[in-house]
Amino acid sequence: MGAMRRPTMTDVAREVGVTAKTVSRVLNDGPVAVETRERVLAAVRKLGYQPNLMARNMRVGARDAAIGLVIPEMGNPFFGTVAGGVESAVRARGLTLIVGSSDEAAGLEQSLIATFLARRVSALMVVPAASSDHRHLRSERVAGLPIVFLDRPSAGLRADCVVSANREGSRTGVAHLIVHGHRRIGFVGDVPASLYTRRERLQGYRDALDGAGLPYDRALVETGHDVEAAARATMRLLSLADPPTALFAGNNLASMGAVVALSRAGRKDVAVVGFDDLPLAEALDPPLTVVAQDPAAVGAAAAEMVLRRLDGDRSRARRTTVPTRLIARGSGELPPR
Amino acid sequence: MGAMRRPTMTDVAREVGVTAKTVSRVLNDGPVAVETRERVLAAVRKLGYQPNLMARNMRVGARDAAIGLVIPEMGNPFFGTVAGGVESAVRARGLTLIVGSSDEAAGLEQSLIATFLARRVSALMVVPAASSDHRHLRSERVAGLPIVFLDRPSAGLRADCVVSANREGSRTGVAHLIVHGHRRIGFVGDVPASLYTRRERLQGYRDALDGAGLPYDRALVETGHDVEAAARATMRLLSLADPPTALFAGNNLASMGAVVALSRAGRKDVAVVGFDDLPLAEALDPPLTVVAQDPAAVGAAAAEMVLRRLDGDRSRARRTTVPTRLIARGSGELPPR
DNA sequence: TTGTAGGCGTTATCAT
DNA sequence: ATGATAACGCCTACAA
Repeated sequence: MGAMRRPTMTDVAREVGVTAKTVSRVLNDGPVAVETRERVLAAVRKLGYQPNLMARNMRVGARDAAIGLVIPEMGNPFFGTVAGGVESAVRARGLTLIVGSSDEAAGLEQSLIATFLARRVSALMVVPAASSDHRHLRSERVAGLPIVFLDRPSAGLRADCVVSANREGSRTGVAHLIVHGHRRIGFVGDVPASLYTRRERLQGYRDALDGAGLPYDRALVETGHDVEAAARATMRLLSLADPPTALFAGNNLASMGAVVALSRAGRKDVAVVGFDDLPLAEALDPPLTVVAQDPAAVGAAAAEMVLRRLDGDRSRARRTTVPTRLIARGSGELPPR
Repeated sequence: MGAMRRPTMTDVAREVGVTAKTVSRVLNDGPVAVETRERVLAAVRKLGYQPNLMARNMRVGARDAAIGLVIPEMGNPFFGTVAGGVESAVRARGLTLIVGSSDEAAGLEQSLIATFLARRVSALMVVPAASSDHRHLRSERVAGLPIVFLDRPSAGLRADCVVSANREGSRTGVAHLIVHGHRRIGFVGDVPASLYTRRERLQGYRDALDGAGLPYDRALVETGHDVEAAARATMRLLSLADPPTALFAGNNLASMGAVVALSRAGRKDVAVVGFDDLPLAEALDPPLTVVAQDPAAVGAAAAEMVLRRLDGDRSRARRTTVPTRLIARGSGELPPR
């Protein structure tokens, strides 16, 4: 008898002596006689019938009851938390989440998007890779597919997006250092320099300097794409002839790099403010002052935007900014040496 | 003119003057005349045709070219990295990844699994929630659906699983503390106590004590389900009449809790070894000694197991153990006070 | 090399 | 309240 076929709606119908459509009606709360409904449900249980969502989604012109999400990296808790925020919001609507990670590579991102489109997902959510371009999505937008960008805006496409208050948050964090007396403040930022979040946060850094009448010194701006690189960048800053007395780290990896470098160098006299909170921030010595983002809120806001679009909201593309919050813990309040 | 319909294979065929089947052959590298192929491809480009994967997956008896993955929490970098390991391995085979998070709740896990089954995923990968039961998956296993459990084994179902060397790793970490002179070692573990990883790691702790002829003192075993709870658990241990001189933390959250508590209490004289590495471990004071897991390897190994099963491997269920590695950084080498 | 017929499992439409 | 028929977009099997 071999592997037996999984029961279909027709099998259930035959068991009861009705038509597939009647079974369908039972399962979709259509108009069915009470007695018929019960017999159908009994047969469903007896046969262990499970509706086939693939087939259901195949109905005339219908889309897959799934949302495609592209993030740069799943292991990064920032993006993981964003994805978690998306998933719970989306599941509440009976949609499932399909994810892929682009590894920050535009080509991979595009092929993931192509796969999702081929699956006819109901909506697309993308954290764009650094150098990606989204003009190829124009026809999809025109056709009405909801597309929302997270954390970073799209390139070459007018579409909804949800971002953190990068520039404002960064300005606040640097101003905090200035208030505590610092006049030479190093910036350890993302790579590449063209990355949206890096540009915005650097701009916030400059805003703060401008606001205090301090000069912008290019020598104080360094770059590192991972923890080790950020640590090296930090060491370069500290070994300048006229070194900074404080550091502003432009993301979570840069913060870790700065903290690691200072720890290795045994320096506890350099003030630090990091962009994005870290789980162990409080346990550091001194505890790390940060400009905290709210990744779950970014994910949730983006998901809500998608759901509104799915509900028919055709208003023009909107940018949502999720506020940041300065959390003073000690490292940002150190006075200049 | 309204939203125009997306072009189908038939539209392309009509454009060229052939049959849909011929277009299908072109797209699947079937036998087609060179000249016909070129005309078809031209029409594909012209119309912007994209194959419909939903329909393709609907073929007789076919399954969705997707893998369903259930993890307890997306924001936890451990599980995020596991998922990343799965995703890259799986994508290399043209499969996409569908994820859901169970929030460590058996009910939610089961409903996610039901959704994935309804979608007819090609395989199921599950990090089981603490109190879940998988007997309901027996029929799927019998029917040949590849099912692999990660990080924790299944309950009530004989199936493949990939776990870390919890007991052995834990034994090694505690033995390390003993070698450095400690005789009273506290254990800060997961909750609930029935959780597989917690049980295994506690057993490793006891193995190490036994191996050194040290007594097992229940008063030294505490529990915390998140960072704050673990911090409180740590404080309880430190305020015992005969307090431990060293702590073994049973997971990453417990490690953070222990570190946070010691930092708040200003205690730098308590030795600590944590299970699972932390990004900032090196920047702590003292730097944190850990038993590192390899979450990406866990994910990759599980994915490879799934792929073998998809390739027809029908051998009996196998358990794969991914080794851990002790990384001595300082906190685990402190002598007893 | 290319075409025809049929079906996957479901739901919409129109009858009865 | 229920049934018959067709259709969604693709692929397999067989035929020409």
